[in-house]
Amino acid sequence: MLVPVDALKGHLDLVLLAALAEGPAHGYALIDEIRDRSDGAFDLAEGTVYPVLYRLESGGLLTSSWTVAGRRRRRMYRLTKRGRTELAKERGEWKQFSETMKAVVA
Amino acid sequence: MLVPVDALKGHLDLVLLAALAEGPAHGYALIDEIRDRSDGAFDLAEGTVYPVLYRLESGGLLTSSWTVAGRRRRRMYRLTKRGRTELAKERGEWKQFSETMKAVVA
DNA sequence: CAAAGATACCTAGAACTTCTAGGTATTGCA
DNA sequence: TGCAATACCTAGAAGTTCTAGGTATCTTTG
Repeated sequence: MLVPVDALKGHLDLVLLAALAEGPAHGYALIDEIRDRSDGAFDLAEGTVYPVLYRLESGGLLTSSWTVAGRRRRRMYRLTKRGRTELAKERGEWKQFSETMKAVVA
Repeated sequence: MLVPVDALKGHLDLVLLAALAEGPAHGYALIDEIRDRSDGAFDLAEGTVYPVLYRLESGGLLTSSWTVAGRRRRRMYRLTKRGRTELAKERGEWKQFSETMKAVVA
């Protein structure tokens, strides 16, 4: 939220898919999860995350459903089979990409 | 040219600065250099590279001058002092970023 | 108990980068 | 001679992320 993460451009899908790999979660919790995993470095704005989740869902990589706790509504997202496949693919691509960057930039 | 490199989004400046680190070069040669260093993976379109070079120059990170070989004109780019500083900074940021990605995505 | 802050969702439009798809001109090679 | 490679350039499209708002509920604190 406070610190935008421009470097993530193009890799945000991967980050969100990875954050969902261990089980369903709702948007706000994903932001926390990613902030924790990155030790505070990836501090995503809600306005960044929600549209990406919709895009991933409309692409068939996620499904969502509303859950209610008291009067509090949450939209839970979970990976589809295709989403899991895509995650594996993007992890591989990231690995490739970061190794290439090392070679190019070093 | 043939294979766009979307993953580079946000890191192209670094790649170009790094390609210029070992000495001046012109745009077309930079594209070759980057393709070689990346073993063919980063195959940039000219229409991608030239505007970035202008942006870097207008930001004071590069200077350029025309050279002529026969009737062939080439615009040679070289890093400025500020460009070199920026390169060091961006290399550090990349390292940080890629380590964070490893933690988040793994 | 009132106010503030955290939780949780959402959206429209701006900003920015990169890509697409052209264009020109010179040089070398078949 | 014609084609590919070299070498530059540009306008506009496309796409992602950010900014800057908005609503509502729940919890903590003064």
